[in-house]
Amino acid sequence: MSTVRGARERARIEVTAAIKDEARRALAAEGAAKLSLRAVARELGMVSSALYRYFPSRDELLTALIIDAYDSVGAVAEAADAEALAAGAPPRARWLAVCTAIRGWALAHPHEYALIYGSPVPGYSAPLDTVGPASRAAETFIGILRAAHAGRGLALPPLPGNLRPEARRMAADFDEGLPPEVAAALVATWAQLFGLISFELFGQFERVVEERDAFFAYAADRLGREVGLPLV
Amino acid sequence: MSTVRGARERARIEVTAAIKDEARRALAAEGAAKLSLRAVARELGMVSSALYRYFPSRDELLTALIIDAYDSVGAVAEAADAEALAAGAPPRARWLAVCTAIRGWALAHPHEYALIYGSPVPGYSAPLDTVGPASRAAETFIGILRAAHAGRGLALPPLPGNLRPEARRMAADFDEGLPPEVAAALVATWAQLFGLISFELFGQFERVVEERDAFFAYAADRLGREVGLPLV
DNA sequence: TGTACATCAGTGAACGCGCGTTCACTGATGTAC
DNA sequence: TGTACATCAGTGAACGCGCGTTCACTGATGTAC
Repeated sequence: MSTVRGARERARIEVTAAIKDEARRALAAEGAAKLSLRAVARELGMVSSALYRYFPSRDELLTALIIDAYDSVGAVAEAADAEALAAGAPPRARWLAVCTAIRGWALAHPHEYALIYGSPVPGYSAPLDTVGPASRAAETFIGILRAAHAGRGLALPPLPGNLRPEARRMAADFDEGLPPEVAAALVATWAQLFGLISFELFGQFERVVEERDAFFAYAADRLGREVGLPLV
Repeated sequence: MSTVRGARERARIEVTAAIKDEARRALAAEGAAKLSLRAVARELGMVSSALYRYFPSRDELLTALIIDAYDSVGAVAEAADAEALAAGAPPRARWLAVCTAIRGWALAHPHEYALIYGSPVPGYSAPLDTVGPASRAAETFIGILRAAHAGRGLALPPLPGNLRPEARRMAADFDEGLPPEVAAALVATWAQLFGLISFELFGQFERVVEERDAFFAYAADRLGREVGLPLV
């Protein structure tokens, strides 16, 4: 009964997907601030008011796109790590593979990237539903560091005293298994990784960095060292 | 003649400044995508068409704001470094002072920050006039590194082979005086610094980092090490 | 199985809104002789 | 110094545009008896 769906239910699922696909296309063309329900409807050959059967407002559509984007980059990160792991890669190589995969996703979906990691969309405030999906990609890094820590360990210098309680809290939020130094280093490194990607994507590397791939590999490898991962 | 200006010229300068100030206020309230000439004019008690005597289009006004923002953060960085230098601070402390100053500026002017370091404004493409001011803050870091290099030197591991020509080019672009390893490390670190600031400003640290000041100090200090600056 | 009713997707018109930009104009300020 | 003319800031109306959202409606699909 719940598997064999009626025509209506199947149609609803399909149309919902079509709306999100078209919205993603519009996003890619114009950016989130200019994403308009009317344009999406027009492109789908619907009347704008019909969209309200699927999304109660423009903001809800944006939220759906945001959640999908987080899930999309998270899935890419997980797949890259799974592949590296299957190939027997050591933690540092898994780290690099995931960084590269995330950058690849960002270059392939620049506006979706901007939607989740760029400046907030004016007038829109993300609801709590986005918190879970947002951490999915980060979980991949946590897994890599946990494996490395369980193996030969991660050597990091001690934290400044005033950061120790905060770092312990972070480590606890990451489901235990990581020492506080690693947790703090991961959060910092995580932010820094997106600094590299954002600068490339948002044009700050124009006339500064030419060999983007080589430069990113160099920088991401340095980040792996920063987080305590030993060289192979 | 060029110093003693006529009433008309002085008025023009004042009104231009008032328009930019009001535009900055609107920016702070709504973000760049929603910045509207009409709203600015309304707030100034002018009619919208009057703004065209001062800026030929909305984009030109945006460009002026972008250049001012780059100059503003550049001036803040320079002032922080000058102060640290006057107090006899070693390079690593100057580095930290400038990082902290840039973050402080960003927290105080979040929408101006987003305008220059966030996702590009849809439909707007920055003209070349913005390139010069954009590098002003970075020049401060170059100065610090040059001083450190001239002093006891900067120890950095060698670059991967495929990045050496690129790094040499970067070093040349920075007016010489810095070895290629340092140039490459600075560019990476520069991007990473803005990753930290953007994540804090754009809400990615919500529910993750609580002690923002301490965390930033920790991360910025790590960046100083990354770029080869010795501890005091 | 057939029929009466409920559910729901999609329509089309309308609401009130704000936007960037153009244009002919008025009237004050500056300039040349 | 006084006058005729040029320059320029600011006005007000208008252009054409697109937006999000509401609402009463039609007609097709699903459901209960």
